[in-house]
Amino acid sequence: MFTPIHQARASGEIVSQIERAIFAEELSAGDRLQSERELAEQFGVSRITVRDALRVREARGLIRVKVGATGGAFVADASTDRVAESLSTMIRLKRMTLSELAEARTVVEAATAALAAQRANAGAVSRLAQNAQQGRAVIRESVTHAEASMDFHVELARAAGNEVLYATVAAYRELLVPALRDLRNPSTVNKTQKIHEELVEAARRHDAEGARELMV
Amino acid sequence: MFTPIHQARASGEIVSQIERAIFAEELSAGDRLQSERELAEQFGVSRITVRDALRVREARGLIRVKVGATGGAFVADASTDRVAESLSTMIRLKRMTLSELAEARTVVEAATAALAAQRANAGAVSRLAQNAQQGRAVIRESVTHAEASMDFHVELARAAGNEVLYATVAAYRELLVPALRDLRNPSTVNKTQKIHEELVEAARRHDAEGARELMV
DNA sequence: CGGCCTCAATGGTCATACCATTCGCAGCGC
DNA sequence: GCGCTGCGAATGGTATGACCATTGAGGCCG
Repeated sequence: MFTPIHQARASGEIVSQIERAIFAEELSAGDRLQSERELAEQFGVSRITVRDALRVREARGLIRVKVGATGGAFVADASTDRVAESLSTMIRLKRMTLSELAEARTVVEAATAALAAQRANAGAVSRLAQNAQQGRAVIRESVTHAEASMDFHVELARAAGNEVLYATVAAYRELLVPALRDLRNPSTVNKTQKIHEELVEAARRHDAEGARELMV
Repeated sequence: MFTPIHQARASGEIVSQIERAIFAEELSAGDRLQSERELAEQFGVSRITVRDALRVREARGLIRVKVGATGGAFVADASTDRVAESLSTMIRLKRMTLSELAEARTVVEAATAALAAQRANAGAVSRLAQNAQQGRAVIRESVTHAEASMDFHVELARAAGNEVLYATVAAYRELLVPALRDLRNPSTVNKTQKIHEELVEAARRHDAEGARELMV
């Protein structure tokens, strides 16, 4: 009839409390939590229980743990890595195909490119141009060029000025990088490079529709 | 010069081995791993170490743990929940705004709707229609309707036949649900409902462009 | 002044024990 | 025969205490 009062696991309660503290900005990136032994005393539980909770947070990417005299649990800065890992795990479990991933990338990035073209300011355009330039420099090494190409796309997402889209594109990028080795196709490198340079031009002109079509 | 032979943590090695077994399909969803005590003996480590590894896998959503006589660690079926949690954590840490999230949703779902319209078969269309019907039933309760609306969009992503896009939309959905309470605006409910019903029609006609424009 | 060394703090692991939960199964009562 | 009850075993959750490996700070010595 009523909800049970106690958590099934004491460690779960600790997980919640730590999360709350981090999100409530009582703790910010880089801060160090107390040592495991101190936390155990504060919560009135054993070190094992505290360690369980810290492990969960660590797996989520909220904290990172360092050993040694000045070690301990530190609040991590936000990173897309863990999101990409989670997405990656799910995609592998669900046997999603690379073609699906590529398709998703296309639709998301087409829209992102259009936004970027609308909003890119001078600084963003110059960063994009510089990135495209780097791509031209390594155009002979297909694998390296493919990675530079990915960086270009992530930069494009940044130029769109939307963190959510940026994170999504970055997560897709993480998933595609391991597959790059199977996709080295020198004949397309030049075309890709050309499109990148045209995208820079579209951003300079704020040509949203042109950018979208270039991405597809 | 060479990579170190031993993992920093023994539990990390265990994590890798379990992950490999799952991805190699030696273990599939629903299978039960050995008990912690048996695993500890097999790996030649203590139960603590095994538990550390299991906690990490659990946090990643790869397994779920049940207590009791027939309990243990079971391989979980793939779920988008963990991905959504990861994305949610990152977005909160990075202080992304709701408007950014809404914008990202718009661009991704516009593309998704277009795909869905191209590919929806009879079954998908009927599921969509049923979903829209449910929305109509609860049209007076704005909060409930908003949630039903979200379900409609997730279903639309399923109809697009792309698991990656589906996961992305589901992740966005998880993030928006908590904010729904602040967005109850009865005047838009009717409009939303109408659009949903038109989207069903667009899917039936395989009208990709129409679906895209409806979403924006 | 600079390099080396000791040492204390901290996380990582281990062994053992006990508790709470859960399910199977035998025994009992109807 | 049927079903309920209660006991017991298996399992994860937690506690305690200990020891090891790592690491950085601070002091010592050349």
